[in-house]
Amino acid sequence: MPDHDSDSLLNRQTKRRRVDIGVKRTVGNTASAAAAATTTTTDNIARAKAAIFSAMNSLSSHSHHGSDTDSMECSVVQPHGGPGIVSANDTESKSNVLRKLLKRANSYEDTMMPFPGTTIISQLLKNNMAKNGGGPERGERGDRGDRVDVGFPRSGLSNASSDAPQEDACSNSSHDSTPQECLSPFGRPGLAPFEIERLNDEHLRAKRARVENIIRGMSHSPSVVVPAASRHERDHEMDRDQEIDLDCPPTQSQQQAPSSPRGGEVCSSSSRENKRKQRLPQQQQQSFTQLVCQRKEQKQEERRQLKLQLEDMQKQLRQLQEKFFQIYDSTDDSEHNDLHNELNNDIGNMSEDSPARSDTGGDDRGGDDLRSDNEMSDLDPGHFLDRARALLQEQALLAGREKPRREGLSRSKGQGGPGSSMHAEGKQLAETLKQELNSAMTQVVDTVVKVFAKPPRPTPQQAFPSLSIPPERFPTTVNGDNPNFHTANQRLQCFGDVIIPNPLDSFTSMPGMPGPTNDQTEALPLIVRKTPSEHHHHHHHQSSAVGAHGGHHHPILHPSSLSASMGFSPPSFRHPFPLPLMGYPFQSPLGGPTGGYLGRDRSSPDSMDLSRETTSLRTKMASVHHLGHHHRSCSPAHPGSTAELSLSLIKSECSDLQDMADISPYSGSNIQEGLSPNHLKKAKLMFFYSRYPSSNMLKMFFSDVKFNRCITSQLIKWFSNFREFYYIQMEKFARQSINDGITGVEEMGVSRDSELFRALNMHYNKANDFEVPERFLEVAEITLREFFNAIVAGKDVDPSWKKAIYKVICKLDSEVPEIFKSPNCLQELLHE
DNA sequence: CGGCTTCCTG
DNA sequence: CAGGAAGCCG
Repeated sequence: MPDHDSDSLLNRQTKRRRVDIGVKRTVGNTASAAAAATTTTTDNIARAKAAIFSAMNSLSSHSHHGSDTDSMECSVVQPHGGPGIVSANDTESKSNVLRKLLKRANSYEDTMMPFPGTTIISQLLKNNMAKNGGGPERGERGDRGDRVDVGFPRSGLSNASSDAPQEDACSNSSHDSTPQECLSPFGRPGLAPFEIERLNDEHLRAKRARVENIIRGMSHSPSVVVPAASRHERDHEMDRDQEIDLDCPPTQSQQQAPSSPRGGEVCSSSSRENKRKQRLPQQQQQSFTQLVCQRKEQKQEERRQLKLQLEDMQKQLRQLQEKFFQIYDSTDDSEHNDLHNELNNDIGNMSEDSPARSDTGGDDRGGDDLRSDNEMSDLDPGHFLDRARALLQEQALLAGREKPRREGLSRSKGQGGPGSSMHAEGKQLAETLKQELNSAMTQVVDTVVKVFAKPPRPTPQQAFPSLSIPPERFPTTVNGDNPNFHTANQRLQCFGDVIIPNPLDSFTSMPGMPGPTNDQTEALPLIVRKTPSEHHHHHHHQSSAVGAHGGHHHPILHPSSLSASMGFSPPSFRHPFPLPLMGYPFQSPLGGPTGGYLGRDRSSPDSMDLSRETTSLRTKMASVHHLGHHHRSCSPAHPGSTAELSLSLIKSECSDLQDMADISPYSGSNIQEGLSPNHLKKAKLMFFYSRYPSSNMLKMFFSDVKFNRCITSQLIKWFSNFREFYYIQMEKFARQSINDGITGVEEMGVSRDSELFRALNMHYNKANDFEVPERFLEVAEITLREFFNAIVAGKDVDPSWKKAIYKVICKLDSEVPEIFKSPNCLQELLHE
């Protein structure tokens, strides 16, 4: 197979690649241009400028999608950028640029908002995890937003900026000083000494002034109290401040600048600022000012709240800790100490890291979250601990061997002295404890869920915290060594954050519901209230949920609101609160949602298709993110700490969710919210009639599906994939025929026993239980001949040579039989 | 700009 | 098959 093939492929690909390269070039453009400028310019100032600029570019382009907007950004602040830098500068009008910047500022804020809290909680939960492992939660900022940690996302920054070891210099100096010295590219020791003096260039100074102003504002905030924190925030702060700076330069809203220890560097900032101000049109400047004002106030407020919350959490942690120890005080001391240390470590980590984290999230507005977090934590310890304690005691009593063992251990400690054996035993004990705690947890959650499902109107404040908190807190110190536990927690957060609030939001509009004070400002589309036909239930949750449907919708047990508001449909979603399943006994690695099926009864005959079905849901998750932050921002009663779910997390969470999910509550009703494997099958059969169905047509023929944008596009995508396969087969067989020496189109035919047809039939009609219409054979033959002719004519050298064929084929669609409009068409069709 | 398509990749 | 990028079109 020969040359045709590879040739055209090569052509296509190279062409394609060229495009790609062209696009990507914009990313590296500014940096490389700056680098080039570095080499070509002889002037020292220009060189310094270029160097710094390149560093800054690499910073900013690293901090988000390295798109061409970066270069534009630079062009705003640097209208007279170094030689060779961004030629597109002048073409873009300032107003446009500024608008983009503002827009970006918003989106940036949105994306940034979630993270800092996560790190706090994570630190709370992560037992003795590396303190500097804070990267994970923040790694999502990259292009990909993958669920997997990317380690230290900014690690490449210092490398990218051609200038040397600022990183080290920063980390060294950051111990004894405020973070600010590392925040500004200009403040970096590596650059400052020789650079600063020569920087008589206005815009550079203006830029620096802005950066430093921001820094001043931030360092003045109450939460920057822990010097050690600077280490954590430094690498993130650098680009972020860059971001803030670019997005909204500070003006009148300056804080009363505290006399900074490095005041010398900041001395003339006001004058620089004035100069910078002049660069901006007055109107934009004002809007900037306002923006900055609001933002700063917001930030201050958030910090205050965050700090308060932090303290509160610490208190509660200690409380919890004490209560915890009270239980075991009598039985074991070594363990006591171990756990005590662990807990203390956690608290220490928290207090050490959290302010930094909160600071790094300079843009996050976590007010609601924090408040709700406080609320929930207020309720948490009592309710939960009581139950936990009771359960634990009960267990201890029941499991008679446990206690002797513990005592034996504690005795051995006393006798054997502080040896290593004792340490091992202590660990063992810890393990036992962990297991106990976990089982207790499960029971507690089960109980609570059960209890919760009964009263028709549980107050959210009680319900959510008690449900969502315990798993977060309880195994806090106990599971530090379990890498999956963290993910489990995050999974929980998914529930707590996204899933729970949504129904609540939608529920606020319900009459008689003592809903949160927030108004629902945004329509919640796609929310369907249906009476789910319920079957295949093994969980009391399910039945209770259905029962709750009678009078009104239960806030958290309403599956449809979840799925609907999240943009994905729940044919396979069942439990809004599979919390008992989410402890670490149920381990489903974040990266591998495949392992996740519960060993539960999936008695539906279609259950084996679940995996495929779940994949069909994944597309819909694409729409999650905007909804996601919407709900974060407007649901007051949800656990605030969970607000920092990244989209990627949500995605992975929900694919996990799908794995955990069982049978749709809607599976018996007429309208589904998602596309099932049967729909896929049906679509494939429809392809025999129509290769290019319109979206309207699809809606007609899939009337049993509740259409939304995602469903539509998924269906369209299906047909697109069908076509792709179809045309690939056609081309393949056409080339094969040509290579087999066939010269006449007449020899090209498609019959039911031809290889081509078998391939197609295998793809669209795998079970071969559908009689392929004759028309399809004709169309296939026509297509094949088209390809044949085109290839023979050498048209395939044209990269778009297939388009002509597509044009022909798309006119060959025939009517899809009416029977396909029936939701049960498959049965009817296949039973013939 | 949004819908639709193709192309590429995983 | 899905996701995403790129392109076309109304």
